[in-house]
Amino acid sequence: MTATSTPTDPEPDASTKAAAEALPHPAVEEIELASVLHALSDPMRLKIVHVLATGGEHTCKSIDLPVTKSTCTHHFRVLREAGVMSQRLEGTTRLNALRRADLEARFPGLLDSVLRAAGVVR
Amino acid sequence: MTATSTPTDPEPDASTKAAAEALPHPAVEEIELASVLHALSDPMRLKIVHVLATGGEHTCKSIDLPVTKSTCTHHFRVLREAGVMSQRLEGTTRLNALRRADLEARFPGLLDSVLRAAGVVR
DNA sequence: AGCAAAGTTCGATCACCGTCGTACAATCGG
DNA sequence: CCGATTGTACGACGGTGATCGAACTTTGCT
Repeated sequence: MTATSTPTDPEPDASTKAAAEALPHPAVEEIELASVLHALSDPMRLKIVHVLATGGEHTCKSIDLPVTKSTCTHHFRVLREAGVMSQRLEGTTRLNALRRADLEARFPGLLDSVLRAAGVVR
Repeated sequence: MTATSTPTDPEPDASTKAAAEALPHPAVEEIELASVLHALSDPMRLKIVHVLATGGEHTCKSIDLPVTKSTCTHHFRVLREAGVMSQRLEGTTRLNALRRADLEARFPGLLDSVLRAAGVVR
C-alpha cells in the first residue's frame, strides 16, 4: 500500500470520466477462432449478432432480449472480448457495432457463412 | 405393452450386436447452428476436426490427443450429436469421418471457413 | 438540485462442460 | 476358451457460464 497518490490528487481528467477509460477490444491479430466460435454458440448472442448484422449501431435496449440488463451486459462483453463487436461510449448509452471488416480480415468468410446460416443473408 | 416379442425370441440379428444398434446421428435438416458452433468452440474438438478434414476415416487412437479414452469418447459424441461427424462401427473400433457434404448442404461455406481459419486449408 | 434513464458491478445460484479413473462390453486372434 | 484391444458407461470433481436481483455510477433533463 504505497501512498503514490497524495490526498490532494484531483484526478485531472480531460473531459469526462467515461470518455477517459476506453473499453478493452482485442486487436485484429489477437482474435482467436475458438473464442469467436464460443461467442457465437449461444442463441442469445446469435440473435444479438443477427440484429447487429443489419448494420448501424445498436444500444442494449434497441435489441429486444428476454433477459435482464445484467445478462445483457454479460453477453455484450463476451462478444466484445471475443472481437466480434465493438462498443463505443455515447452519453449514458453504449453503441454496439459488428466488427465485420476485422472479422473478415482475420477469418475470411467465417462471419458471412455464420450470418447466412443464421438466416440473415437470404 | 403388447407382447410382440415372445420370451422365446432369440433376437434374430443379422450379424452382430454392435451392427444392430446404430449410433444416433442428426439428420441434415436437424443440424442446429448453435450446436455446431459450440461443438467447434473447443480447442480439442477443433483439433479433431482438423485431423478429420485431411480426409478418410480415423479412429480414436489414430488421433493423438493428450486426454484419456473417456474424454475422447466425450468429444467424439459431442461432435457426432452436433452433426459435425459420423461414426461407423467396424469391429471393436469406430471409424469417424467429417460430414462435409451434409454440413455444406445445411450451412454453405461454414465448415470451409472454419477449417481455413483453423489453418487446414492454406 | 433532484430525479429518471442506461449500464455496470457484485454476489449468488444453478446448470453444464471437460477431465479423469474405474468398471464394463464387444470383437478379434491365438 | 482366453486374453488383448477398443471403446463405452458411470460417477466424481473442479471450472466455467448463463441468469438474476440489488446497489451503484454516469449522464441528461427539468
